[in-house]
Amino acid sequence: MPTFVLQNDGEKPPHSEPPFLTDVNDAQKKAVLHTDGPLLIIAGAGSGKTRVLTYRIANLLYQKKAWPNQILALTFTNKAAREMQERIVDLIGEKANRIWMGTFHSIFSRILRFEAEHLGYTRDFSIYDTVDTDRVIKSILQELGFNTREVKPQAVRFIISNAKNQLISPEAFKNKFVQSSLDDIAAQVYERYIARCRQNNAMDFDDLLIKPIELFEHHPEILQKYQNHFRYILIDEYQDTNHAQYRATQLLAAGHQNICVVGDDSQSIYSFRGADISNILNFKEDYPDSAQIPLEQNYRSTKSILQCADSVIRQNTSRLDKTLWTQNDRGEIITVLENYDERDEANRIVRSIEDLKMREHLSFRDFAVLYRTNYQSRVLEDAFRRRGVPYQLVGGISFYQRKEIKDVTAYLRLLVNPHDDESLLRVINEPARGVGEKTITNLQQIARKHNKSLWDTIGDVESTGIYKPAIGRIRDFVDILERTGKKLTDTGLTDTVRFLLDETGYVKQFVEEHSHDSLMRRQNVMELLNAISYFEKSSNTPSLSAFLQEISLVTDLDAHDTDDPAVTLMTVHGSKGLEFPVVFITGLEEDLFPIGGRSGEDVDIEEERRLFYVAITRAEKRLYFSYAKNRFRFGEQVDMNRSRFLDEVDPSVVRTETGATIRQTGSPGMAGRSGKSGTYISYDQSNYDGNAGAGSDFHSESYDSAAPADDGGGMGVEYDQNTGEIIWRSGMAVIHKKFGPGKIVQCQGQGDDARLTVFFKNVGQKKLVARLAQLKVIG
DNA sequence: TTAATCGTACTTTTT
DNA sequence: GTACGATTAA
Repeated sequence: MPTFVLQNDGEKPPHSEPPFLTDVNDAQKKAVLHTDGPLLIIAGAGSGKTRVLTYRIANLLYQKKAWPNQILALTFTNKAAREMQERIVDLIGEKANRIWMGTFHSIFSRILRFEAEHLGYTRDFSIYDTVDTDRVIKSILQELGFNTREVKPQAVRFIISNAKNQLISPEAFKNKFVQSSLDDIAAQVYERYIARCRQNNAMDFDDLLIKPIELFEHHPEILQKYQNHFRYILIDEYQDTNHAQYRATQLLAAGHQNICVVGDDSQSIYSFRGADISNILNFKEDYPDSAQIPLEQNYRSTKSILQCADSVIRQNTSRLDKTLWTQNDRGEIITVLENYDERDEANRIVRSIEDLKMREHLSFRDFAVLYRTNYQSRVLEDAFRRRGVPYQLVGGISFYQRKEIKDVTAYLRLLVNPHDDESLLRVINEPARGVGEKTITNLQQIARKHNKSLWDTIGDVESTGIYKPAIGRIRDFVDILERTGKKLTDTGLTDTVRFLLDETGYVKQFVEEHSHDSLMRRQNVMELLNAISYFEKSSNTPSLSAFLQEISLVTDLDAHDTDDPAVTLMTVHGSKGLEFPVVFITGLEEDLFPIGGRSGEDVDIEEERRLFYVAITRAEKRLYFSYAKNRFRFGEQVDMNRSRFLDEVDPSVVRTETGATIRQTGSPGMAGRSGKSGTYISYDQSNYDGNAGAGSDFHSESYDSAAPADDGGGMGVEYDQNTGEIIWRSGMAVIHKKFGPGKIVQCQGQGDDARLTVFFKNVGQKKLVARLAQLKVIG
């Protein structure tokens, strides 16, 4: 049970400001010192969000508003949680380790362990990742007689996962949400899938978010316990919360109402996982008494980089109003690298890095190469290896998703949770011991008939009447596990696992086979053994079940080592929250970034644009865009068109390597056609001289004055040469008599007849006809 | 009934 | 490149 400590009501909180509050600006300070009541912090990229969050928690403790373990801080990655925790420890000492700080999944699974019995689970439940889930779904599909080549388990998983995150039950889904034949199939699978998980005493990633809601709604007394306990709740990256996360935290916060959420709608990049932007957009409605503090000063990037980022993101229509600015230098111009193909691209990048490192006395750790899809990493790795430049690949196929690791952990899961049929199926013939497909289906049928788990069924294989030669082999399997289980109670964790590996001959199969592949696999298993050994020594609860829980929720992203003097290679998604002096964004091609929709599915171009925005804003000093004209895809060379995003970028801050500007022929707001036709590179060799406002603080409102066709001096308003009508542009700052200052988000037509969508600081977004609105252009 | 070999379709992002 | 499935040999 968690320790529930009463608040220290008697003690008087200190009235002075905390001593650590020296290096913050006014907005940050306001956010830190705000303690009670709901608070929304809109934190633009690089605006010192983590600092505010850590100071805010430290202040709550300093002001004696709560004990450390009465604070709940939720993040999306373990790494973010760990970093924040470390920083708070630096501020207020070791007691910060008692804060409930972690990812939604890890914190909720912790609560679920405590309360498992209330949900009909035991505290040793297994956690299924997507690989496990796909296997379960596949087997259900096969049972239902579907061809799993035509009906892809992943597609079904996707539909089910969406339904779960929307808190739609199988019954409700069947009645209301079936719109296609695939939906119909998913509806059939959904119910069985839930039943199967329950029988296996297993929860998938979605369950970790949903089950707490079920728990709270069915057991008000338990909800109340947690409501009372968590006096302050903080949520990072609120724009990425899905409906389930929203609902769960809403329930928890309902008591004290001390909920502080931090987010940036411009960085919402997880809608494919059910993230719902409206959670952050509607925070004000959910909590009418909430305060709202925007953090708009950027401390990370140069003016050029920020200008570039803003020129991209303002092409999106739906966003909260905010204006990022910085006092940093204008910095270097952004460089576009055009390449023949992906190998050319990779080599060019590696050479640029070596070059820049020498010239600017940088370390390899100052560089990051970002890409849209994981498979792009392969060519890059090749190039880095060939030139001997150290690199660190982050993400990709997670260590814990590798086949050999999943096999070993399936054995371990089975020890802790014998009713986990999925894990049993995974290893009953691994390594091959003569228990094949036929035997397994027979066993499953028998188990179903007696309504028993597979483990219970094979406990008495002799009486099952299955294929005779298999009986002895299964007996061996059961024996090994039973002896391993005994070993676990007698000796330590590491020894037990070593014993298991010996008995099963799992490692031996790799030793005997002398391929490169098997060597790698063996090394990976040894790596796992190391991890177990380390866990056993360092954890204060060194149980097998604790270890399994921990590894099921870590990702390779968490392994990113910022001290390692190596270039970081990762996806744009993985880079969120990080910063690097030099960033390369690669593969800027149509159908890659922005990604192309697969078979009929349409892509959310605004989300892709936000993704591009996230990538740009990772850069501190220098930024490179690169694309290839040809790329090897699906086993063949394909002609690629450069990304439309390159056409949307403010041309005044970007140059090709030769110093040419990149320009677009269409109007800036009209992106959408594929790249090549609408663009050209003009080879004017004029040096980059910044724009008219260079030297003054950079504001996004001044962007359009830097547009190529402009004189650069005046108000930046353009008029049609024939009619003399004003040409409206998105991004223009205007003033309305009634609504006050605002910014044009979208425009259609010119002159008085134009229809404009304007975002006003005070009243929000409005649609106007120019003639009636009487807008005054201010920049 | 099981194991090994060969051929084929597919690559978005992650807790 | 690779991870499945189908096909074949034992």
